[in-house]
Amino acid sequence: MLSLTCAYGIQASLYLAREVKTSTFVPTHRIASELGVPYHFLKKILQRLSEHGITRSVRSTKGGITLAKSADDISIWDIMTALGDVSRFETECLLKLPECDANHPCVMHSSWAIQKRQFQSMLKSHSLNDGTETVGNMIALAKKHHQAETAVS
Amino acid sequence: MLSLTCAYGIQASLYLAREVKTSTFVPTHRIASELGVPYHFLKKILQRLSEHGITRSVRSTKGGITLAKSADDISIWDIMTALGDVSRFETECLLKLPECDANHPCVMHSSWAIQKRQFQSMLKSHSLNDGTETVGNMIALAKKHHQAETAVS
DNA sequence: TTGTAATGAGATATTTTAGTCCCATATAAT
DNA sequence: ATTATATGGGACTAAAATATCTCATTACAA
Repeated sequence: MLSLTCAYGIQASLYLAREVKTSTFVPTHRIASELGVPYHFLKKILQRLSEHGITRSVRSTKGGITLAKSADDISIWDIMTALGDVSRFETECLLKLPECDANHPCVMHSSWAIQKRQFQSMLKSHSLNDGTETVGNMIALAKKHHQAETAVS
Repeated sequence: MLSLTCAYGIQASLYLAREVKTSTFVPTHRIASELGVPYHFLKKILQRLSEHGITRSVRSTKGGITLAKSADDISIWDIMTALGDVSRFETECLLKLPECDANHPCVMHSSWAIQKRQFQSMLKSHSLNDGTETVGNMIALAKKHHQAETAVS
């Protein structure tokens, strides 16, 4: 549904939303290990989020990354947009027909248009401050999961 | 949203639904050229659909492929299932958290659960016989599009 | 000022998905 | 029988997404 890149970006942003109060910089390696996400990969993703004004970073001994604005002002959709993962939910035809539009609709066009609208508004309505109580959940389960994985290998 | 494989599979099935009345076999190369879809790739996809009882094929001079049952009895969802492209709309967590479920929900869990249900029922409710009038649209536009493309190259 | 721990950035590797090629096999027509 | 035209299926290639590696740069701290 979402690219892994995008899913990781959202996970990390939610982590930050809970962790940083005001301008507390969290090092990426900590986020990566807490969430069980590949460090180098996450670093690039957060870099892109910084370029788009979602996060802000400083490089130093006590450096790291933080949210560039209030968690209330960042939606899931914003992050997807920053990571270029939204055209699927805007313009794109479900059947990938290149010239499908309202004037020349494919079989699925109108149903799909409705679904896209709903999905979009759902993603726009969730800010990084929503359900912060479940973020603990996320971290705990992620940790548990990749501990189980590393135990196997 | 859907894999290309799946989108091609649905396109071809819709084409068949319009083309075959009863046991008329259509050669794959015709479907491919009408829809502007890579022939060899489509052949494999239709092969998989035949294995899953969606289509039926015969190899001969006048051979080709046809629907294995009435177009009314084949839904978009059926094709997605045959091509293994449904887990996204069933179990999978939007944020790709491996252990997310109703008991340990992530931030998006409940909203996403609702969306998934709606997606599913939408996809299940469309049979290959729906909106056959738009299938002509699809073919005309596909043709127009890949003619434009080949003109460029 | 020197060392350390972080990000920035570009190159490279791996995996998955998409797309192609080749040859065997089946069936209808001549 | 032989030929023509289709699918079946395995091997191969290409492109995109995912993941890793290396080194430079920044800023704090001893």
